[in-house]
Amino acid sequence: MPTAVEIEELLRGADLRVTQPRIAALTAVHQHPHAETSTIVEAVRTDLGEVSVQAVYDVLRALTEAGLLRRIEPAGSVARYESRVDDNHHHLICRSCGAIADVDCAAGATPCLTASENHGFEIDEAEVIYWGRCPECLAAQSN
Amino acid sequence: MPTAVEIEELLRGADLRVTQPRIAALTAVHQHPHAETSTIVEAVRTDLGEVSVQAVYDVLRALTEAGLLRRIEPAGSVARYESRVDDNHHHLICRSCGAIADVDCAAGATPCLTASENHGFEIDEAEVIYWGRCPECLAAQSN
DNA sequence: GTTCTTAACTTGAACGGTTCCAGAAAGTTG
DNA sequence: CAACTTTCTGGAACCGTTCAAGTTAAGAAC
Repeated sequence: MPTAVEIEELLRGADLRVTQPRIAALTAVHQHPHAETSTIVEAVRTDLGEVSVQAVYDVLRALTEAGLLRRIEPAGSVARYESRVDDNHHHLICRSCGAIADVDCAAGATPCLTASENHGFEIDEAEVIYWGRCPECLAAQSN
Repeated sequence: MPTAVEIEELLRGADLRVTQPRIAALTAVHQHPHAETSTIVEAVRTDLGEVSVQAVYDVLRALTEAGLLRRIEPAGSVARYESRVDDNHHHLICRSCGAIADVDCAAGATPCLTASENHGFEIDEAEVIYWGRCPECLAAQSN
């Protein structure tokens, strides 16, 4: 978990102005992996008081475009954000409760970019989502 | 491409009533792989005249739940439907124009279900999306 | 420090895909 | 053919997200 100073350095390093909403939003995502926008809005408001929803959307977009956050959008879910970027990990998602867990890429560090046939496409990312049931939902189901 | 009779057999085989909107919608998806809902609505209306949007949504949901269609929902896109089911193929999506191509699973017939660590999840599907640029967009870019 | 410029934030409204609801219509069973 | 469901229609609502115009504040230059 980065300190406040490190969060600021991340922002400056990405040529982004250091503002309270950005610090708060970036910190919130580090604290809540795979958080959806509304969760981040709440966290930011807990920190700073009133902040507009649009400001948070703007901040999240700016941070995502700068590469400080990664936006994921699993089918049937709203957008979620995570702070692990550029490490090529994948996700494990529970069909019942939507819980998300990280999994390192099975293929290693620079993985999965090899499709069996590429149809002339230039591939830059392979996104893998493992769908299933989380331990909690499995336990609840068997009761 | 299945004939009209085969489409009807598909419906009956799934214990679904055979209705005009269902036949038209299922045929439309076979003809337009990865079509979004609005495209299917247009195709159905071309066939049958006026059909409500909600009817098409209902039909698509029924067909999807029956396993006759598969719904895909790539990030940043609306829902799309395809008629290839249960053959475990994946998708290649163009970041600029949204074009989608099918790719067979690199790992074979029953593939990819092995995450490096499963966190106690019971995994039933691995969805892979290869992101990149299609040949057309690559060509347009280099001009 | 003050001023200036530009990016960021606020407020309010709109948008688009999707779903919900109640009632009418049509397919299926006996 | 009659009864019973399921499906389809029409209309409205919902929700996450985006757009637009104006105000505020961060960072750079003087």
